[in-house]
Amino acid sequence: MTATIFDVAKHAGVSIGTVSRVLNNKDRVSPATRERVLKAVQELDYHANAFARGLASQESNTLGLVIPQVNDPFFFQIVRGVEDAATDEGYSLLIASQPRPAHEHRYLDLFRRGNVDAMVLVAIDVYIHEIQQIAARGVPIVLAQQDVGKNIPAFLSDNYGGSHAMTEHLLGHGYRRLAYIAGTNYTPDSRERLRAMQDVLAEHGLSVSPEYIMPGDYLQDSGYRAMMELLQRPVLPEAVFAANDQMAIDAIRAIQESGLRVPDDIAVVGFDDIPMSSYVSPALTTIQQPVYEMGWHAAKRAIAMIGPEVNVEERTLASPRVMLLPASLVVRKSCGC
Amino acid sequence: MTATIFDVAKHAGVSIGTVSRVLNNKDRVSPATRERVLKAVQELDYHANAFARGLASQESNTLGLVIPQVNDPFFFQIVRGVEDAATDEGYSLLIASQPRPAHEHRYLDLFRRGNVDAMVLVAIDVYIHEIQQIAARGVPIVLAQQDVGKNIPAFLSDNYGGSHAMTEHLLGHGYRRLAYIAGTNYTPDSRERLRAMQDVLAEHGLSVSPEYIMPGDYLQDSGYRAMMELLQRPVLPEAVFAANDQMAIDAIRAIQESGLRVPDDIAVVGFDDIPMSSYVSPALTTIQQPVYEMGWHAAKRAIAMIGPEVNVEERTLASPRVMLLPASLVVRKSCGC
DNA sequence: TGTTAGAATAAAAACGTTTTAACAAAAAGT
DNA sequence: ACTTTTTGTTAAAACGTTTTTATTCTAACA
Repeated sequence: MTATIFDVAKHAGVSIGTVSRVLNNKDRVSPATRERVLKAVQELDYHANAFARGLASQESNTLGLVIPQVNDPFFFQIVRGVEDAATDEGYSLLIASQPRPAHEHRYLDLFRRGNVDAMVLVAIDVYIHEIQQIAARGVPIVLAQQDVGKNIPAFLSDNYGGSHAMTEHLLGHGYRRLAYIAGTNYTPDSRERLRAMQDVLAEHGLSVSPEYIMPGDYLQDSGYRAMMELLQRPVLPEAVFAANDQMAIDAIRAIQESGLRVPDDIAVVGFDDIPMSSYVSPALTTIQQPVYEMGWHAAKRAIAMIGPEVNVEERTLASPRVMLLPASLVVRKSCGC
Repeated sequence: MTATIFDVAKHAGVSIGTVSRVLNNKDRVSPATRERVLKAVQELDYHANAFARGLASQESNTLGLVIPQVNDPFFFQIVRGVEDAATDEGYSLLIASQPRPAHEHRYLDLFRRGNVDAMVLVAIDVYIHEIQQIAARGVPIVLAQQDVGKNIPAFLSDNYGGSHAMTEHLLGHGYRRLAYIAGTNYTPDSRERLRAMQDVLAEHGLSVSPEYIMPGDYLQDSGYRAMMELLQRPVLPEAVFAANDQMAIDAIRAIQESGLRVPDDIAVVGFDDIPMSSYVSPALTTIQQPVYEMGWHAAKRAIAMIGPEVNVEERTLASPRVMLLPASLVVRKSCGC
């Protein structure tokens, strides 16, 4: 079978402890033996068993990642960021998707078994209690795209700031009657975006009419439906701000099917900057979120938290608990520019 | 610290062997003791340590996945398929991205350490030798979107069949002068697609003119450049078949910028059916590949191969080594329909 | 020359499971 | 009543590392 550390030891005429020390260059070893061991390792094509190592050293060099089980390129970008950061730090990545019925969070067991040194949870709405329970086991946890407070670090994109910039931009175009198509159940993200919009309008002595605030669910169809309803209003809005690009793109379709033009008759803007947004016609003005960076930073932070048992308070004193990553305005055609 | 099996045993007044047997319901245990053990497990919130278990049982219940380090929604779909299948079988997923300089395949070490029971390699062009070496260690390997022969199962999409159908469709429109924009270095995928195209034409007593076969690299820009060059030809092609959608979409842009119309002047079709394809104008006629399914099947197959040491020949007798998943024609507007 | 300090290595003790072999008690067969 | 089987359980042996403690050997010191 596969060569073990014993085989290497015998082959090199040395004890297993020495082999281990050579491989982890932990302690002093004479150049001569080091070379003998290394040669044996090579000859036997030895690779230390991950389980034995994990068991003995109490560390896995593995980062756990939980992402929602949805088909969204958005999350793929986060995964890439996390993956790159993990690789960069010499960590492997163990992935679990949060199953659809979020209540059944048995999947967290995977991480309770101590086979990850830290974990990153993306947009997770599992009971806070469970998360804390795991954190209490000494497994550092970092959240991305979600914040549950309780001393757990969170990386978020600056929804408020992004929406603020976008609203300013729309006002700059001279639009005054702004409409908003919201995301699922007014999620925190969607709510923040709306709040910023309202704040900016208020700063200018304006406000968004309640009948211009439409419910949506982030999915294709809801943008279309919401827009169609908006088109029934006695006075049409001058610009529509959708909580994400998918809905914005569908809103454009609705407007165009109704014989109106974007942005000439109604301007439309979105949020997320998905790849498609630069291809639709007119190209969509939107907000780019630092998705990849979010994954990267979250992973780096999680890994940084591994190590000497520090109590939670001390930990969070070192660096801010919540990090808002800048969301930037991407100006294209659909806003009237 | 965290409760161990010893704590549970003591708490339930029983030996650790019994606890283990209860938890894995491996052997007969009296209902009374079973209940006592289960109660203790619950009270101590015990979760068996993954490393100890892995070390003792010699199995990880983990599936390894290697994907190219490229930013392609295409691969995300495969990951999802693999993930779902793994979860379905009670397996975890350990992911590694193949680093950009493919030659540096140190990342495979991860899997040499015996911490995965099987692995799925997606579109991997690492030396066959390395792969086989791992396979020889008894770790089942399945390839997706790539085939290296050598008794290693491979799941591919039916490039030939898809391209065949597409070419037939184009001929059905009455087009006779067909052009082809190839993928990177004429990859097997791209080559198969071209081969099918040529075969179909041959069946009809036609052929594709060499000056209509353009090099490309699957990326945005190359579609544009290739098309621009095609537009220089003394006689323009009637239809252009691009090896993927990204290039097709860019080819359309090139044509439109040159003042010609798609499909009226030149028809354009692609391959892959990326989300964007239904949104461009005109909507792109293309071939849909069963990407998710490929991941799913590859993972299922890999997991099925785990277990009693069977020699490779026997294994492959059971089911075909190469599986071509059907690629289907998605008819939209850009072909002239 | 004997003692001591330091370096290099070996031996042994974890790490927390699963699994195997051994054993006792109860049930069944003769 | 005495073996044989079945059932439930325990004790102990892996599993393959890392890490701690001991031990040997050299070199330096008094």
